[in-house]
Amino acid sequence: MQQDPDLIARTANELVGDLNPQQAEAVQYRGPALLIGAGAGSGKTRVLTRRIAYILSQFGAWPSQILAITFTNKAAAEMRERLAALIGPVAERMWVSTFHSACVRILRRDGKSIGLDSGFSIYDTADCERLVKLIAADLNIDVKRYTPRAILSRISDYKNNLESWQDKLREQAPDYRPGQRGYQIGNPGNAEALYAVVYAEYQHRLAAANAVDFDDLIGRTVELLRRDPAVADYYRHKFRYILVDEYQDTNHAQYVLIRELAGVDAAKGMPALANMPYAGREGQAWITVVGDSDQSIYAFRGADIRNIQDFEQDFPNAKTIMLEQNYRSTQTILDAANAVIAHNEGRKPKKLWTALGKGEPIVGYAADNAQQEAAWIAGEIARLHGEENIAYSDMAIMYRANAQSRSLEEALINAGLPYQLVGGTRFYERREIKDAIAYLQGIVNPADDVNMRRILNVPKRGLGARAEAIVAGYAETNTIPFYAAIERLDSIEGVPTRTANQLRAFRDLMDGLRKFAADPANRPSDIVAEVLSKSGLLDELKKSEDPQDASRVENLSQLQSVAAEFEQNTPDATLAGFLETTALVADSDQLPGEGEDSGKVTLMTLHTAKGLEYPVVFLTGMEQGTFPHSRAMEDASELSEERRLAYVGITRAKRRLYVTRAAVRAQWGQANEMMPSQFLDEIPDGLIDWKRREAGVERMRANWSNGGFDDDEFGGWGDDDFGGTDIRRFDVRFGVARGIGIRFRVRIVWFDVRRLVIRLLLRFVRIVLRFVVRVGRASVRCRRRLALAWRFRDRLPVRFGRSLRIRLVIRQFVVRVELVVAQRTRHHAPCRAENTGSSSAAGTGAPRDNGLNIADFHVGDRITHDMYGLGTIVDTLDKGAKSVITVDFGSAGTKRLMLSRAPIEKL
DNA sequence: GCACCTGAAATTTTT
DNA sequence: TTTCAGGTGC
Repeated sequence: MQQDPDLIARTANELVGDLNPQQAEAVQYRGPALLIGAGAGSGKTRVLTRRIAYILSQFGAWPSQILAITFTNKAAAEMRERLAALIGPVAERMWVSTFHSACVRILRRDGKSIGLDSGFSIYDTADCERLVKLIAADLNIDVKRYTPRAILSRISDYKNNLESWQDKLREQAPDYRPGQRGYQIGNPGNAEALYAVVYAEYQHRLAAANAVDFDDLIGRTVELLRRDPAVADYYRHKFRYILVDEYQDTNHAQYVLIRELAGVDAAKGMPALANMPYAGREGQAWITVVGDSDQSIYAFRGADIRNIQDFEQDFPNAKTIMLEQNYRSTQTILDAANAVIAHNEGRKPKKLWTALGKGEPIVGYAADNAQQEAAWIAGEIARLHGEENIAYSDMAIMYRANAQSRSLEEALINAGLPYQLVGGTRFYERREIKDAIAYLQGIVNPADDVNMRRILNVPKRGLGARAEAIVAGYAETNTIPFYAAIERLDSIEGVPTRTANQLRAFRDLMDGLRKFAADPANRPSDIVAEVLSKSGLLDELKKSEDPQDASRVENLSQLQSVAAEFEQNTPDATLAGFLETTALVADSDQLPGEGEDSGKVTLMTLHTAKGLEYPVVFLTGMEQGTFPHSRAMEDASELSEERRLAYVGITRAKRRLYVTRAAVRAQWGQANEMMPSQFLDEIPDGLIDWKRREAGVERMRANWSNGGFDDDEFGGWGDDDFGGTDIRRFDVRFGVARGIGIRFRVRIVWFDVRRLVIRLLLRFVRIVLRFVVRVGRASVRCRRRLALAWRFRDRLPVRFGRSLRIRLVIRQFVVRVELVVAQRTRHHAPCRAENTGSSSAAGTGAPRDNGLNIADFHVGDRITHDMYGLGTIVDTLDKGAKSVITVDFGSAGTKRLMLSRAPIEKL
């Protein structure tokens, strides 16, 4: 046994005593290759951590001999945490990480032998797209026909399958030399050749910039292991036990990586390994993979389900253990999941079971539209919280695509429920953050052309496309990096004086920053602060009048906090290390860890939800075209993947599952009728308790059909449709007017009208325009006009969010006016007084308590009032439900308002 | 070089 | 409905 003070040795009984027979067998199994087929909720993380502990304390392995791989940082962190609880602080010294960060670590250490300097940059999707665009421009590629995205996805496919650019070039375009200038693609119709050329050029430029993309992290590590026997030996010697979580989501490159690391093929000639009590120090490392082929939902990203299906053939002497007892959900939920997944063909039959009993039925709800669906869910959440005392953090709302989150968010805000949205636009993808990071990358890696070119004119310093082209041309002629060309500015000919001065200033700026960063006394957060102030990024945003920029400033300061936090958690924090963590974050990493109670309802996509569980789960948007997604409905294999996604979604629920759908869903402004999802039909009818089986529209439709009417006679269901009339479409736009703090952009999007009165309406439009534009200027008189406009809210479909829509109905004509209001920071779910649960009812006329809380209002706050417009609070009076605020509305006078009744909105 | 205007495209899912 | 990229005029 090892004598490691940081390791708590566990007895076999401690590790398997409380497990079921299959779990115990999996933990204790001795052999070179083990596949644990772990159904949803079967305790797989538990088995994995126990097995690691078992390997350490019973096989006598060193912690450093273990490599445990997961897909997300969060999963890795959680495993490390659980391990620490089980075996002590030694867990911190083990390699428990994602594929990507493990590879970064290997490449940083040993990448030199394949030409990667250890300070390499990691390009995210946006960076890669920029690079492809640059290449496309140089090669005269028609980006309408070949979008950078499509090219990138092809390149990604090549990489996931470990097809090298050299091979592709040899096959498709043997006359091309990467880096060659003035090359014209012979036949632009030859897509394969084009992809090959761009792929080669892309890799060439990545190499020149000392950069890699996400796929390269895996692919180049494989390359390293194959090309450098010394390196391969080192890692094969080091890692004697390799464990991989979510194995069904591995792609070919990851599969090969595991094989190479374990030395499976290198060990083939060696003496037989079977019946060894532990992995030993030579030969193939022992591999444990855990996965569930029914939860494979990343095929679109190259994951190859065959990796798990063929495991037994791929690895000699492989053993499979299936875990089918579920500890998470009720039998009803499992029955639904089993029934749905059974519709997939060609899978190994598997039936999850539980000892937890039948539980509550699944609840179904068919809404008229997305807003109503969301409102009903919000009402239900309020009810569950109020009546059944279920914590908000125990409830999650899931959907197929991020775009669906908006209506749900709005409903939760309206109902005053706290929520947290996971995913969507990520922090590190925000423009201002990317700009700041680009500076940091430029400091660490001056050869990084993509990031250098990004910041050349950010913030604006008079270095436009022209200047960039001059520098880029010089760099290309001399085959030096972009920034190196700037450093040699004086030898570039034909640079206008002004441009030269600006370039010099930029060079001095970057040099200064690099010197600052090089000083060991300056920590990453100091460097971030220095970059933000010296570059002018912060100043530009602070000066800006655009209210969105205010939140950008906040984001930048948050970046600094993140850096500071990084320093706290990392012993030798370097700037490069910080950049690495920012490059490899995932959506799910924002989720609170185990045991932390956020106190909020969680909203996320089904993909993000994988691996999580909640007592109450709402599966929303159960419609054909939404889920399964329209792009996946035709192809049988893609439909199977959608079904697996449904399986994942259903099995997230522990106690209660809700399935909801909307009969009409608007996608980019167009309302569409949606059929119920086929997955709903695949759930046995008896399991679902429908609170509302048919949407209102559908019921009406059914009635009319029964009465012998044809649907068409009633025209469409769009609310702006004048069935049968001659409809003309106009698009009148008006420019931007800057108000005080708020920017209005006004445009008449379209209006429908009978041909005869077009001219009349055009005149009307002009009036409307004048009216609204004045509002934009926010002169005193116009505040009242704005107030007038706001009064339409009650009668008309108006929505709050980034934009405010107002529809004016004048006699039988419809004119839609759109006011785009750039808001200040968006407040998520303000804390309001306790919710009665009645807020789900759709707008009924009677005035009722608006749920505003006096605690949220302070003297000096800005509000808007439906009647009086914008105003400033001059006094507040706390009298509980009868609180009164006094507001100065400028020329409209100063008013005292009953808070609970006033039609006001805080800004 | 920049600000503004206009048409067109976008929504699957992500390390 | 929103965002983006390319074109145009100052």
